[in-house]
Amino acid sequence: MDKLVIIDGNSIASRAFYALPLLSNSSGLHTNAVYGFTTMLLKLIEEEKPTHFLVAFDAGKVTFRHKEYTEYKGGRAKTPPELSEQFPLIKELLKAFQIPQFELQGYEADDIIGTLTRVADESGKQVLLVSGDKDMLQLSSDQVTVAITRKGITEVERYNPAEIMEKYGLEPKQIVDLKGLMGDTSDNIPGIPGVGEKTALKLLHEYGSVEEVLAHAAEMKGKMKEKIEEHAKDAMMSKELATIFREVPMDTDWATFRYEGYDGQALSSMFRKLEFKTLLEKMDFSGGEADIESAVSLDIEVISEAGISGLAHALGDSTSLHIEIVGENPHHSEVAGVAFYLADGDKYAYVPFELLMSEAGQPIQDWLSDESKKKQLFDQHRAELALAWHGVRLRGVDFDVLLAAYLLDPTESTLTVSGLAFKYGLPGIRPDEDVFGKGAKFRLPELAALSEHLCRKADTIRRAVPVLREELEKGEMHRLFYELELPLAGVLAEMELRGIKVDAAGLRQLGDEIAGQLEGIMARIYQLAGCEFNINSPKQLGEILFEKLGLPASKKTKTGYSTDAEVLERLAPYSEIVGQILQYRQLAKLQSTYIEGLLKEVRPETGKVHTYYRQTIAATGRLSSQYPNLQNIPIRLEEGRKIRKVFVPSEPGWYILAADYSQIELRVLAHISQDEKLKEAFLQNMDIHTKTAMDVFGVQESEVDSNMRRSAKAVNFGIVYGISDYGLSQNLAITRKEAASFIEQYFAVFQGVRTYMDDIVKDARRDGYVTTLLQRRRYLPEITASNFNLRSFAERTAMNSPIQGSAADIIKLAMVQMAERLKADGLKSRMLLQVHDELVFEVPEEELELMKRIVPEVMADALKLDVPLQADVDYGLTWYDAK
DNA sequence: CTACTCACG
DNA sequence: ACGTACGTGAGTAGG
Repeated sequence: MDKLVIIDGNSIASRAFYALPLLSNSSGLHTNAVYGFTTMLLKLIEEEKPTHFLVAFDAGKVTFRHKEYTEYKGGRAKTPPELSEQFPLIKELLKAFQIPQFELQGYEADDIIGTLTRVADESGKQVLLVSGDKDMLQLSSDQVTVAITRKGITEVERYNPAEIMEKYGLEPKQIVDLKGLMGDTSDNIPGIPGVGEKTALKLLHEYGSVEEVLAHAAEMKGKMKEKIEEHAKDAMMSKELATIFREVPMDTDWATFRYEGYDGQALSSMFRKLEFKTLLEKMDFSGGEADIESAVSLDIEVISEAGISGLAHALGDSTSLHIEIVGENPHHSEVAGVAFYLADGDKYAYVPFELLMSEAGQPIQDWLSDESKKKQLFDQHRAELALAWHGVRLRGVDFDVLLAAYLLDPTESTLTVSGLAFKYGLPGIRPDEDVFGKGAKFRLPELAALSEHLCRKADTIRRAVPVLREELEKGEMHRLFYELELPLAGVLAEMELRGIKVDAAGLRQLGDEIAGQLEGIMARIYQLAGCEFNINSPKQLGEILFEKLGLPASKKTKTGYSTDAEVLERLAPYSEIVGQILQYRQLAKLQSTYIEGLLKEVRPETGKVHTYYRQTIAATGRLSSQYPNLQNIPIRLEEGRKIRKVFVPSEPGWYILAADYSQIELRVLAHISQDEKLKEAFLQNMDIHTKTAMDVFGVQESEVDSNMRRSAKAVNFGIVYGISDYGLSQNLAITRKEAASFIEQYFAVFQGVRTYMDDIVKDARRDGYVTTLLQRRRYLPEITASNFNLRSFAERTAMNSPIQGSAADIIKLAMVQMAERLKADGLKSRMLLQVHDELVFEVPEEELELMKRIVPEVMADALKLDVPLQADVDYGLTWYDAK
């Protein structure tokens, strides 16, 4: 059975454009609409398997509709340039897909589509029509299914006449009557003012068409009658404008639209140009792959037991290598093998891991552990952890390609060897997913393929080093790399390998108590609801609360009612069940994430958890923590805070010591902005929120009440986040106007902060990026977007990133310095955790006094600012007590 | 695999 | 007018 898929090209392109963030490739070309279009095409090809295909475009600015109504599509914002520049790309893309495209001067895509669907109706052929425009519903028939995009772009809703009847109670041909009555602001079609969808539907259900509605206007009364009589002509014209013309003089021979599949070669080169990396990695361009590695041929030797003795010598004093770690969590990962570059002979040596670990491999193990043998590799941190668990220490890394690439663009989502090869113009290399498969299908290939792939990675790393080193220099991130991030990788590995002791028995006991409380709460919830249901399911919970119990629904999510804490707190006065659910949520979170989740991560042999700090994830330069995440252990509510009691020292008689920066972000802001008032506040070491309240409200310290301080605190948070009146109003539950006036008062006092905020946004617009105190960079391509939301987001990010990122720079500096200090002074104390503005140590009793002194000192002196940095320290038998 | 919710700074 | 506070990770549901 033939099946023709028709795409309304302009409509889908603009849908994609507005649905996706404004992506751009490295040469500044915007690609989001092309990307959305591509995913739509791929989905349709896979799911619909069309035998025929066509994309129709509008052509020219003036169509016959303008002749009838000059205002047609007037008032519509003109297409933003970021979108128009993508149309040629889409057309090129369609060529690579080998999908026929069609446009005709003086006609819109609608008319072309209308004509083709008429032919389909007449000849009984099946058509799927994809558009973002509901007007298309008028073309629906038994032959023609109309798919309208819903939120996002790849999700569509399909309509045949039956669905239209069900949803609107109308025949497809009545869709034009609907629009005739209600109009369409986006096309500047007037309709009848005051008649919206509801009224229009009511009228049509009664009278059937615009003509009949007008004919019966006399029977109506009041305002409605007046409006209809007054705008009868508009309604008729609107209907006419909405009617799709179905007699375009064009070739309607089905054979013209035959679809035979895409040109893999052309498509993969198109994706390369557009930098659609995930698609490149995901798709099978059968035939397109051959060229990827053929460019470079490598001289590879797979080392055997007999050959390994000479290898250590051949490695020399410095070389590139790749250590392949298999698994997400490097604390329990296998190592597949190691590939080395041998400068002498310009060749590669692959050592299987079993051989490396055997007695014969000892010289190579020693080479890896030799600080004086310099190594360039990809992801020192991960390799160091994985090797350490197998008893091999990795030392002497003097360049890490991953870390360098992260600094060069911390928002880069595909930091992989193949991705870097691509990005930096090095010879192509197959993505890991291609070689290994992914998820459940992950398999190490046989030796020949494995050794080749890993040697190619080593080759890419070798070639990348000078390129990235130069880029770092250009960006003035040399010192940031060599003096901060690279040493930090080693410091982190040390902390993570050490791990932190967890009192598993205490955790279980806490779990039992929570389980008991949960049981009681669940019973009460079921009783109040009058039935049992899954409280964890927002869908079921929404049905119970808003349908069964009839509570007033406020917020909506994409898929239904919102039941988040903010909504529930507003509902609390209406029913006891709401409070019970909030209580349930709190305890269930503790139970699943912090009791059960944490217990799963405790090593039974040692009773410790070993988190993995990710150094190349966060766009601002912060660390993140996984397996388990130890950066979000509860503290705000007492029930959760108790979890901290199970984090204990690993040796008897030791203590947990924690030190945290006081207001580091606002101090950083004071320094960067050089705002006199803000600097003064910190130089006088005042409570910053109280001081802010005094200045903003113009009162004495003694007159600042708790409410004023709370507001001032929220404003300070807002300032750090990149303030907006809306955000502040949400946070303080006040009106936007009030929030705006708060902000205005704040800026009137802290004028230097206002200047900073204005300047940083200008700088970002001029340079395309912002930087931290240590020259860490973040690119903000969307700062010039014409879309208000995208641009505003980029502007707030421009304000926030230098602050959050500089604070991250500072604590990282403190960590490196602290690690050096502990070593230099021969202390037994160990650094265990970092939580953004806090460092946690375990300390033997005899070092307590010393550590209480030096930790805050090192933290405060990590970087000299124009305001003092301050760190507060405390200690106790558990993390809970070190508050 | 995505959406929702919620834990932290 | 537009409608979001900045940065993360994890667990559960449900397609």
